[in-house]
Amino acid sequence: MISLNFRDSRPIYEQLKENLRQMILSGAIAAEEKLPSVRELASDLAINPNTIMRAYREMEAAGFIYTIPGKGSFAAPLNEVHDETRRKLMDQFSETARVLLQLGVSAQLLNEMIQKEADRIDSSKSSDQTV
Amino acid sequence: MISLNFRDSRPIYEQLKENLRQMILSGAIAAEEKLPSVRELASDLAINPNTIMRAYREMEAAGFIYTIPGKGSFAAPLNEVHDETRRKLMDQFSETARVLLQLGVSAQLLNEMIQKEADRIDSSKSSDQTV
Amino acid sequence: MISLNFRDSRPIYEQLKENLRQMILSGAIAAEEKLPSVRELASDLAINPNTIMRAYREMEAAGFIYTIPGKGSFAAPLNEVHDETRRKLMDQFSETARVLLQLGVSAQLLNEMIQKEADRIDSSKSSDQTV
Amino acid sequence: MISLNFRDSRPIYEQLKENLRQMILSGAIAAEEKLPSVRELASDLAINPNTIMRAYREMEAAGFIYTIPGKGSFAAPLNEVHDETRRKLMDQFSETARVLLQLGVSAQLLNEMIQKEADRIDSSKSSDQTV
DNA sequence: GTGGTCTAGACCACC
DNA sequence: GTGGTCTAGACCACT
Repeated sequence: MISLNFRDSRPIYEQLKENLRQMILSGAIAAEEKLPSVRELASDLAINPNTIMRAYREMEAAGFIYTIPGKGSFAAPLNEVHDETRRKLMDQFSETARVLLQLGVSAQLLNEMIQKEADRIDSSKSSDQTV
Repeated sequence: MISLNFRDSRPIYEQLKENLRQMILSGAIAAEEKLPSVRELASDLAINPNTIMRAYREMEAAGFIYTIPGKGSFAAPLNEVHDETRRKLMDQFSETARVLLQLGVSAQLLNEMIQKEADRIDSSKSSDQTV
Repeated sequence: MISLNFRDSRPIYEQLKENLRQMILSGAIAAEEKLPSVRELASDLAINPNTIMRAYREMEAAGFIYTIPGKGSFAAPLNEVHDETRRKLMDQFSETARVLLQLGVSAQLLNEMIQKEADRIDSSKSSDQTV
Repeated sequence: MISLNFRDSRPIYEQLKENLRQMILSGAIAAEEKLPSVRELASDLAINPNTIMRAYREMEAAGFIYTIPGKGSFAAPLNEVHDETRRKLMDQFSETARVLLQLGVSAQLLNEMIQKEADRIDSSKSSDQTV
């Protein structure tokens, strides 16, 4: 499920963080569920364990996962994601919205895009419940 | 009008791009208006001309400015900003919105943030017209 | 009364030590009172007896408890807590206070925080007496 | 000026952080002053550059220093130290104070210790000014 | 010359 | 078996 692009300019540990973050946010990895061990993931992705460790450590600093030495790393409940992480995302959202508005994109279109994303999330959640 | 933070971790050319982009988007630099020459700006900001060159080159690639050899660089009309630039911004907007929604932020709050940004832009434009 | 957080990054034996230490300091376990046996506690908390043993051993080294082979472990009177334990706490207190002062926190605020803690202890003790 | 104890159980990068933090807080490294480069310090202390990098990166996350790629790392003004860093120190202060009070140390003695630290800081500052 | 990233591989603490 | 730390050494981006 994890896709890395070695030709991407972004560091591997950043790509890895984004992959894991999305899996946790979407519910692909449930709260309290164990993530692959550092060694296991390093072996699967053919990547150095140190790179995995760095991704995990920074995910933990952001509040997305928690790590118990000797046991493994686990997905944190979404309400435990740190406030600073939220604040950064809000700032980025405002900034991007402002630029798009200045480029002539209507506020209405942006609202519709948000609604579209909200609907996608709802439908994926309800399908999860059905299962 | 250009503010660079030499203590910022972001490269100077990135900060320069953001400054120029914002000046063009806000109308501080009007469409078709000539930008400072590379040498001039390098002298004003006490920066290596190579750094200015790189910023201008990437701004041109994004469609924010166009360069006429021997005459200088000029701000492009906003409707000429490349579709790829727009697409990237839209993608980033959707992505950030989705993550915030997944974190439990309401679509309504996001809409309000957009409206707030739209109002700020309107008020700054009307004050520009007064001038 | 003992609360362990298996999601905490701190080792279980450290959490156990803090629980016991706090119970002794607060009077929840009176001086000379017998602590649960290693086996008993291991069974109650569903934890490896080795983990309990380590916590007890380190608590004894600090002077918070004493162990009589064949009879069990007992809470030591607070005045028998080892001087080295006290010294370490005092050093840590001074160190933290100094850093906060250097960061601009006023000595007055620190004094108020101490008074607040002292009040909390007094009130909990008087409620204990009522019982 | 930096003292590391390789026999200490604490990781080298933690000891290094404490050393640097104290040097910045005490003014031994002034605000905006450049810290030794990663390679330079690694060579001086006979330590792997990665270990230095980790200490620097975490110091930056706490707000004590800022790093400009290609230029070096610099001490941040004390008022830019992150609020979370401050909050953690306050929590640790309260916790330590509470335990000492429970051990029978008087609030008055703790206040005197704080005053003593405050005086030491004042005197070192005024001696700096004299110089 | 600076920091940033990544690899390969070692040893330790904890469970 | 797990994460945590550290070393040695390479290559890259930026100034």
